[in-house]
Amino acid sequence: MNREPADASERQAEAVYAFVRTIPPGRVLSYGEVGQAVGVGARAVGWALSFCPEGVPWQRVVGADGYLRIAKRSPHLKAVQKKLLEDEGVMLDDRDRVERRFFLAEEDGPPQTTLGL
DNA sequence: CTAATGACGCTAC
DNA sequence: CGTAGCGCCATTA
Repeated sequence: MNREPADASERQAEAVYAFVRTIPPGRVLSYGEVGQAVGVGARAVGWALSFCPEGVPWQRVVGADGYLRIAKRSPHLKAVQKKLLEDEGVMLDDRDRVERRFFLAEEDGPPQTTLGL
């Protein structure tokens, strides 16, 4: 499970964590976006997040299409991620995928319920 | 070094 | 919308 990365890659993993920590609540990013930001492949991002430490909002990282790619490997974590996202105000459709407007890269911000839900 | 796998991404069918 | 193929970075056999 928890693969311990080589010293060199560990440094990259930290870069991923640092970037993920900058993701504001109610917003999400795709593995590809994060990878492009830190300069690593999308797969490397998922790999790094596979052993991410506490304090890292890994739930804010979803597939480029909005799907929770983790669901395939860990349905349990998928439920956790969905729960955490919804708790931050991110809404998912019936297919358990985050809507495009919740992506940080999208100019159009979140619906801003403002209703306090 | 090559092959296979993984919280990926995109294109093609 | 679904699956399949190739490319991608990093790890492991």
